[in-house]
Amino acid sequence: MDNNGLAPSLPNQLVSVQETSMDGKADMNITTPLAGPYHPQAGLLASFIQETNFDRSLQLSGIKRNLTRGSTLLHEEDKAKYIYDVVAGTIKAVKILVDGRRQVIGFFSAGDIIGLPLEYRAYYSLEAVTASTVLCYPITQIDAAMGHSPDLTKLVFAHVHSELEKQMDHMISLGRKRPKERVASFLLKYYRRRQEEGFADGGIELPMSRVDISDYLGLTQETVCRVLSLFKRRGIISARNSHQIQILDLPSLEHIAQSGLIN
Amino acid sequence: MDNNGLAPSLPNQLVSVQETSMDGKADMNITTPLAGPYHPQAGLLASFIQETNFDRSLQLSGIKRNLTRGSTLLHEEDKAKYIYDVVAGTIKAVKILVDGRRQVIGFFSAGDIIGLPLEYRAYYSLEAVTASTVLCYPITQIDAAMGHSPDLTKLVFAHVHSELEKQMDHMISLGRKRPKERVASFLLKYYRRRQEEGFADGGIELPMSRVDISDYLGLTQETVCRVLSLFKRRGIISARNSHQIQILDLPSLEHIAQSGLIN
DNA sequence: CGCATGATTGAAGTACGTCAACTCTTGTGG
DNA sequence: CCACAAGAGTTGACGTACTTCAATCATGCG
Repeated sequence: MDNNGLAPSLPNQLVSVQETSMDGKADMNITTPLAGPYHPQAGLLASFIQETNFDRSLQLSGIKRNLTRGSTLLHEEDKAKYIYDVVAGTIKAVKILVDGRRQVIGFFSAGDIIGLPLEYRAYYSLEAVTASTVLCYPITQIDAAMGHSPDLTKLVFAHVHSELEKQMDHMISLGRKRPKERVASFLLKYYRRRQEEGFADGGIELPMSRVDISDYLGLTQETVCRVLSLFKRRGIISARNSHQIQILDLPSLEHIAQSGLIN
Repeated sequence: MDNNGLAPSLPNQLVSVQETSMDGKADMNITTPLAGPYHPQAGLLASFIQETNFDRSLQLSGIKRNLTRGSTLLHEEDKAKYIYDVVAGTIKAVKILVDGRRQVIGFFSAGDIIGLPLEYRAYYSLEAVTASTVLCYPITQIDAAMGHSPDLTKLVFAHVHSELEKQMDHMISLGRKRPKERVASFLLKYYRRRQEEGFADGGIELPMSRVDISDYLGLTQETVCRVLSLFKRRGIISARNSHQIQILDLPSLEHIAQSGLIN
């Protein structure tokens, strides 16, 4: 329904408002094959297409899609047919057990790419944590394009590597870290990301709920809450509200992330 | 030192015994670029080269390497320069925290491929659980070959997909399953693999130590032991020795793997 | 303004980890 | 061939950190 200020990133003339029904679960607009001036927030793949002398005849076109909070982009059982380029908002990848237990595999936000070449059965669902905008590239197009562009192949493998490295860290977190370490590491990850974006103050934004965090960290929401409360009592962090955290004592947080010990 | 029956898979004429020192940590032989009659146990990449009309001029050659039990194939800090094709034995991928805690990311045995194109800093160490044989393909060669063979690119991405799917399962195991479920799932994984190999009896082989299993499952060795002992008492499994397990009650094991509940 | 949802705090129980003792293997050398 | 040592595996006792269950407190949306 709403294009509520989420995607001012693409020049208007690129975006037609033609509605289609991909799986009928969220709204979607279609762009013409990407052209026009480069815009940094148009998504990584789009940027790549702009930056390199990428063969336009390959017709690599991203379908822009707006997702409302909570809507599902992809179901775990479905066949994955698109690679998603997150332009705005936050998407979570979730696996669910038969009895309802959830494991959040990862959170993706602007600048992240979700998915891989070679159509496959999805191994997780994708849900919008907040209202989000993604560019959808048909995998078949990516497959074809890779055959003609070694640079694109490299880009994709670089993406795979960074994805795998993240998951390794996540795995050691789930398998071998204590709750305090997991929460501290989680906060630090967002802090570092924020730093890379050029914001050196300790302010971070956690767009997801406590339940999402606990499902990501393999804990209960109560444990996550208690750890955060502990950090607040110790003056390590403060919170404007449950989504806006301020890191006050970075060294302590880093120490806890490694040792799990709190003074 | 010994080529003790581990790699009878390659016709002898393919294997020269020239010694080199890759990192000086294990013995190694070099093959000439693979040629000669196809052999199913020569490794997946080698099979691919044999089966398809793959351009021989690309000079994709596997270096055969024998590893003694416990030796290290790759260190976490090193740059990954090879893709490994396991021919015999079992290799474990391990991440270690500063204080010594270990997380085993996965176990690889004959038929498995380890690694990805595009040279990168390794995100785990690779160690031989048992005496093993691997074929090492220089990543640079794979990179180059992929540029000329879309089929090889597909093979690699199929490998990436199966690898990622395994890791998703592992992640949900670490994050959301109880110890009993983890151990049961672990046993079932080996059972299914055995089944795919055509052995329908419930016998499975666990080549790794209890500590390795616990580091894989995110538990202590004591907990793994206790759970296995419980399964034995309940008549769900029996054990010839600590590495040779017989599954007696498959339905129960499958039930435990899902619910964690034991009658 | 009121309700619904999410977040937080509290109390109680237990499953898993820790520490420790003991047993079983395996391999080596006398 | 047996004895011994070293390592791996197993079992027991105990404590606690986390989960579970429950109540209360914020927050935001209709």
